[in-house]
Amino acid sequence: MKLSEGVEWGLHCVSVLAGLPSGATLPTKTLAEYHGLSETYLSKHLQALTNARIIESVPGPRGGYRLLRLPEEITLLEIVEAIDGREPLFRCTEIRQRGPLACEASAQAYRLPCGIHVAMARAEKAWREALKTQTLADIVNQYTQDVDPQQQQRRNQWMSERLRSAPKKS
Amino acid sequence: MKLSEGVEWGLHCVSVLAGLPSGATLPTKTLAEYHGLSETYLSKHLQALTNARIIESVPGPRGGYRLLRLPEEITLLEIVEAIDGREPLFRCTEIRQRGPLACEASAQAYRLPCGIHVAMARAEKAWREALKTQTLADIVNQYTQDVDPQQQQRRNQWMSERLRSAPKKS
DNA sequence: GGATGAATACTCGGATATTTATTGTCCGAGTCATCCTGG
DNA sequence: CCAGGATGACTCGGACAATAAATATCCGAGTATTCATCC
Repeated sequence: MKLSEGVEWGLHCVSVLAGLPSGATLPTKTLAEYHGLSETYLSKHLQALTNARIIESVPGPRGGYRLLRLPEEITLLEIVEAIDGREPLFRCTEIRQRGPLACEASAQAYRLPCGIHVAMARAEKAWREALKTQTLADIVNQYTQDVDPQQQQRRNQWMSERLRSAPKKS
Repeated sequence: MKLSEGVEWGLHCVSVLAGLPSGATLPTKTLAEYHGLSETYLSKHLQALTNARIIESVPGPRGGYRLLRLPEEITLLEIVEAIDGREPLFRCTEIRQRGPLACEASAQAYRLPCGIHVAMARAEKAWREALKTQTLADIVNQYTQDVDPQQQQRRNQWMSERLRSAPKKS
């Protein structure tokens, strides 16, 4: 099992968008070029982020994507779920109710949830909580601290040459 | 993304094996029949559990599978990893090093790990830790507490009619 | 010169192929139990 | 009646297809810009 690669793409893209001036947008083409990704496939994931109301799209020439909320208000869990889906990792199919003995069992024998299901859900909750407590702002701050300042400046320069200022708020 | 269904199958099967008398075995056929599963496909997963040294196989007639260790010494993480693989959920492909700016960047610009990779790994560790702190014995105990005693007895009866006593320890 | 209108280029959005991973199946190798034969 | 050996049936083990999901791509809908034309 593995997470979709789109999750990685999405996380990097929203991190870039978080670093832009307020209201500014970047088109798919620029985001794809910067990361060396397929433009058309990245578009699919940016759509998913748009549907999840994490980013918003500005159509037409000079259009693009920008964050819909502040980085502090966007958790990593939201981004992961937007791209990879909201369904649980472990899906209990109730195989305890499928054997030959299950047919004879009283109805109330299965009123309590499956213990295995509970145990797996517990671990999954820990994962989601860990993702929920980390926001996009944390990622950006870490980037600012860790990455070579010269490299940061190069990125800002490159981005500023390609970003589009927003005409107005939606 | 979803975990393999085989994880659910494996968890239920080892739970059943944990309830057997010491040394007794059950063949794939019985385990599959009890849960209403495909015998051949379940066999594949039991193989994986064998390779992970969680259960062991006894070949030949009157053969089958049995736990290789005590339930207290088998964590859920081991079972999950045995079937679903030990690779991480999130795989950082270092796309930060793939853009046009990355080529010009100094080598030491990427000495520190990718912040997104770190954040995702943190969540994943929480998931693994939660699985690691729960053992097979916990599952069995919960089952003993929750499930209708009459149903438990029916299961024990059904199993005792099909289990094979172990000739000797390996 | 300014305003209006149509044409245009660029953007996102969803529907459509291709590749990979998961799911499911089959047949062969090995082993213990059973049965038959001989002492 | 007991021991030995060959036979046979049952088990696991890994190699081989079918299905589902993820990956990658293409073309159409919509919009702000731009340019030409008219007033």
